[in-house]
Amino acid sequence: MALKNIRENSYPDWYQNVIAAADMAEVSSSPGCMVIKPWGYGIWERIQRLLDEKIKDTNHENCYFPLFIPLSYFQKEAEHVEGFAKEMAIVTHSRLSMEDGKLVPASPLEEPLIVRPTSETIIADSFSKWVHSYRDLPILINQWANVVRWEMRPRLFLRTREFLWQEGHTAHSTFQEAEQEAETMLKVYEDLCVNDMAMPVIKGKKPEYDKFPGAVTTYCIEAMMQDGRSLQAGTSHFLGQNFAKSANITFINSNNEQEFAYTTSWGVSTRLIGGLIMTHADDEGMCVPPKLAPYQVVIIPILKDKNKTDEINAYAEKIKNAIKDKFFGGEKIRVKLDNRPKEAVDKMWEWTRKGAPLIVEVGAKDLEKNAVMFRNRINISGSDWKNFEDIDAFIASISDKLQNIQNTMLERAQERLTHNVVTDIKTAKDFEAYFANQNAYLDNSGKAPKVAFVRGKWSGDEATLDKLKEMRLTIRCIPFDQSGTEGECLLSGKAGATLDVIYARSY
RNA sequence: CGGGACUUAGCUCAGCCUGGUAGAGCGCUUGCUUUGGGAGCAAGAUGCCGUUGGUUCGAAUCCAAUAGUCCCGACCA
Repeated sequence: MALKNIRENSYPDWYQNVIAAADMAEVSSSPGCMVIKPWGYGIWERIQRLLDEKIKDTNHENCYFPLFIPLSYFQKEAEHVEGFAKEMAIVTHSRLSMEDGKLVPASPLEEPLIVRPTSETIIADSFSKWVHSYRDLPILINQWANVVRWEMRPRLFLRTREFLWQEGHTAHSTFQEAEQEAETMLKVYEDLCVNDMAMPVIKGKKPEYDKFPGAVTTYCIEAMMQDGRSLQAGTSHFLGQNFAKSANITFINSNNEQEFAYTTSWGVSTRLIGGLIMTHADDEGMCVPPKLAPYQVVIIPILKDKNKTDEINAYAEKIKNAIKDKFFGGEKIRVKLDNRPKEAVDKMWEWTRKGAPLIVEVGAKDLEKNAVMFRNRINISGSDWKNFEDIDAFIASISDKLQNIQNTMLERAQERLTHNVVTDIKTAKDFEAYFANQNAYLDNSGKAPKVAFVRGKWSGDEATLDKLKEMRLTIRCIPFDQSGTEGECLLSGKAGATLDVIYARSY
């Protein structure tokens, strides 16, 4: 039996259903915010750990800056103010007082404080104090934090008023080095998405009109969701000297000249979990790639025969301990023995909905034969859901099994991406006809009716943006691998367009 | 922030039109029978009917305001 809401009926309902069924998060009573529950937060902790390692491997260090940013800091960078002005939470008072039995804000602040929507301005302020000489550069830092953007249409994980993320901020002595940094971090994100999340992405840069407010170049990775829409999974900005100028980050270069530093910033957020769901989940619930699963193996004792309860529990415990000392991806395998006093079959489906990669059932029969029965989450809908194996062989191969699941999940997602990037649309007319269809969920073969990505020509003329809006489309990115050919602009129909871009509906 | 739908038990919802103090299924608890693909029977517990204010002898029901959720837009690293 599948979830109540399946993909082909209503993709948005299915998405919410997966989150509830997997017990990952829920809408909070605090408007627009979410409560991230243990299974969802566990996945975030895995993302944090794996990404943190990569961030440190590329010589960055973690630190922490204040949640509150003085209003005036935002005013320093004109584009930045404009970009964020409409979605700020502002602290204006410092206490409450009781008036007529009601609590009301009292003691207005001299200067309002912004709850950070992003920290460029306050970090730039610190950088200006830290940097004096070219010998102080580069500064390579990162922080794991929460940020607030006053979103009007929240969706769990994809867009909430408060979300968790990491934001890297760096300052460099040269244009080239900073630009290189922004590109390097985009590759780090790609590595995380592809190798850990099993979520392939398209790398590119945002068109001018869609850059981060205050950036010179915004790089991004875009992932294809199962309904053919695109999700921006991460961004990396080359900020040039814009923030350095507004915050006065200057240094004396090796020629004894004063110069503004070049800065970057880059981030990924809990939105990645939304991407993970829409990449891997199916009509039975969530599927978590082994690298990210809080528990990679869940053992469920089948206590059918009351006389053998102790024996079976001991056997399950033994298996757990044997697995616990095995390694996958350079880490100890995370195994959970689920001995809650519940029906085994209920536990089995609960872990199926949560998407634990391997579910192992051990009962009297297994005890007798010194074997296990295990299920592979991603093959649940097939006929071969039930696998028996000798216990020693199972334990010996468990790391390979997890690796196979990880690989298969990536292959499936990669296949979907490959099948659904349309590259043969050459005219504005065909383009319009293609997107006249509604979005539907894409089955893995790419055979279901769908509207996904079109990779085609764009003139770069911003006059075409009205057309884009009218078609409810977005230009996701200008991919790095440009063909260099010339063709008809798919929006304006005019010849001579040279840019290859990804057109898609987006989240 | 605009348009629409919705808000009643832990969950999904009925009841509202036509006002008379609360219902179902699932879940939960207990017992028995079951148990390796979402169990069966029996008994039981669970409600300020989103909030506030009207109308009324009486409001889940009618009216108004307000808040929240979801969808579609606008906006959105």
